[in-house]
Amino acid sequence: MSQNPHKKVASLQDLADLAGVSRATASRALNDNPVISARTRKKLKGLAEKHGYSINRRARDFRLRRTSVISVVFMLDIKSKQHMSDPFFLDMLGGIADSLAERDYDLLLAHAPITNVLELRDSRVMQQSDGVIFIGQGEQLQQLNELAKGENRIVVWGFPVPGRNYVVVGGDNVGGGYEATRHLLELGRRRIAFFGKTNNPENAARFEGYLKALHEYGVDADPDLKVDMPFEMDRARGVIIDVVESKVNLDAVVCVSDVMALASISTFQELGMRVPEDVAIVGYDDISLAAYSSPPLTTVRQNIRRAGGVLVDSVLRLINGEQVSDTILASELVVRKSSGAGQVSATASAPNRGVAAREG
Amino acid sequence: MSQNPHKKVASLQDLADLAGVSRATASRALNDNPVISARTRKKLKGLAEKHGYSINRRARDFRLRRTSVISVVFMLDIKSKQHMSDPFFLDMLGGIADSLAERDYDLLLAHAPITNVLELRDSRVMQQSDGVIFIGQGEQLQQLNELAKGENRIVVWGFPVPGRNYVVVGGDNVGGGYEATRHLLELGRRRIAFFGKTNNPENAARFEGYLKALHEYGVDADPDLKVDMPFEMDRARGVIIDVVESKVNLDAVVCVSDVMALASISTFQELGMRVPEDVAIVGYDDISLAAYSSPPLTTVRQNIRRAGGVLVDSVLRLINGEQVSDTILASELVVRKSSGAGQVSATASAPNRGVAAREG
DNA sequence: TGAAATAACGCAATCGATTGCAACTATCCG
DNA sequence: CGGATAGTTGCAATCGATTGCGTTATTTCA
Repeated sequence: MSQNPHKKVASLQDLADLAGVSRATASRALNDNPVISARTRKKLKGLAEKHGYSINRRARDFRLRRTSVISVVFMLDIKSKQHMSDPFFLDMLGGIADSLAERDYDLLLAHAPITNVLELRDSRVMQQSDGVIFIGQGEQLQQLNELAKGENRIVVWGFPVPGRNYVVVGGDNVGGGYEATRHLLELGRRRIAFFGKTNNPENAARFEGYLKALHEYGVDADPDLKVDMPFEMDRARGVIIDVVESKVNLDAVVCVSDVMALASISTFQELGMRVPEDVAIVGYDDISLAAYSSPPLTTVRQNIRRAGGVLVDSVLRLINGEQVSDTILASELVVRKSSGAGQVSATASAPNRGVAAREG
Repeated sequence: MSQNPHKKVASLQDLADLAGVSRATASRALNDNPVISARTRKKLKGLAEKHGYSINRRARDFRLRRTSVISVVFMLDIKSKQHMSDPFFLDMLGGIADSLAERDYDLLLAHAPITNVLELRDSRVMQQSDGVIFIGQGEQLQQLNELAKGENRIVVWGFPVPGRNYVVVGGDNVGGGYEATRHLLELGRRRIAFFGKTNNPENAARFEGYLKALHEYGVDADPDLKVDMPFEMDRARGVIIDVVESKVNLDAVVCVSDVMALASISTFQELGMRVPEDVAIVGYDDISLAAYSSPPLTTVRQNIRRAGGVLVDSVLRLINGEQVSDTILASELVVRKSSGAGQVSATASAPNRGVAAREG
């Protein structure tokens, strides 16, 4: 029967005919409607299984006036398109995609740079999906909030700014910034710079943690050490060079992303400074490359995949009419030392040096 | 009228009523059916515009028995899940997503490790989409080919192996491998290793280019220099260490990916070897970090975003019943020197050192 | 035993678009 | 001026599922 995978279709009607019942009964049986007798239900489920019947989701969605689609929007900075190639995004996307698949939802991806979020209102992102996940608030807090007004199906990965009309899932940015800074302070550093864009709420929160740590250790914050660093690496390089050339005295840096940290490392090295001897650097995200840079990068790890799951959970509950509150996910400092590239002190994952296959 | 964006809906029927015509006429008018008079058409389009009518794609797709969805499947190696965080994938995905959006198609993402591609046959990937794009053939050439048999809506990013039942879009792997190797030969290197998994057709093709270059320069290929390198960085590190410890004499390496190359650089450095003095390394892909590693990485660039566009174009033409042939996209060598991190000889993009914003 | 209550299922409308075919209206020609 | 022709538009079926309500079969209880 199910020889030809493209013929086996069997619409619900076919299945009903097969069972000698009506289409309505078949539908209810498969949906576990209690009004259908156990016998009939079992029979229909059996037949469905046997003949490889799978529901036509388009038809169901159509009838139910829903889409079974969740949009995912990457809020990139307009100028730095490169930004998205940060592996962070991919991990996040992967986590979301998996969770969505589990829940039988499709994923609509929007990542083209968006000049004004409000333009999304008439786009497929909003119109043809049941819910929307924004990755980052970008620099359009106002507009995003305006867009979310009245809607009740929007979840944002980022920082819970006051007065928002959407649900937020985010990392513990204050804590992360604090831990990163504290680590450097513990190492004896006192001239610690902060590289990031603090007009971004997440970065601002990390900066807050940075200040908190400094304060705790009795170190005064020097405005010169707060550097507004573009996400785009080309430009970031230029800024770093300027900082160094302007003779700002610094012996450590807290970066808001690993990509920025890695770029910083190589830039400092180019400029003749030793890392970490002359300047110690801490990143953020723990992208896979972080463990394998030279020197290996100490960084703040966010459980990105888990975050994806929470995001999905939140939107789905939201569109289901449930009450959903914000979530802050813990982050942890991953300390790496030059002597053991690839080793992660915070976890037990030892590098596998087992049988090294080699052919020739 | 279109005050409330959630009320303005106006089904086709509403629009027809507004214009005083039938639903059928409205449909035809909006679809530029020539059987409708220019006047009527203009009128309806005007009304549609004015009242913000947008078609219900679900309904249309349902009626037309299509899904307007293209699945994208990442063929990862089962063991190395990390593999996907290679920025290469994200760039590719971005290119595909953009092209798909332009053509009014949705994207269904499948990236969970797939034990056996044939299992996809009954999954949403195949059942609920009009076409499928596979990124990489993975190690399941046979099964993939079996899956593609009879289908005529599958496009694969990879290498055109003989006897395939699908359309292939790929980079010029032989050429890329050749250029990379030639570059090292030109630098005077003679003990050039190849790091990659040659049971992967793309890698095998690059290896072929590698051999071709060696041959051209009268250098004998040493089996010891062909290293079967896992994609997973933990394990790759172990293998590199083994190679070095086994005293294999080498002064350069051609890597099949930038991520592998970057990991190699830091591993070699950890082992006390200087890069590129003792061992020169060439990568593949030109991920954005390549320009900012230390030393900056010479690599083979594939136009990934363009590739995404070609992939989309190919599937859409395929499901449109057109004849589609394979595409091989040119790749280019991007040479970077230690002295000019961030500078790309092959392009004109100079690092922007302009106004370095800094706030305090 | 007969009527009421309950259980199980079927009828038919519905979601919003597309499309073959019929119907209607001008226009045109002999 | 009648009828053919071409140009426009409408009718109604259709895609595959869900669901309110009516109908039939079965059980319950006075």
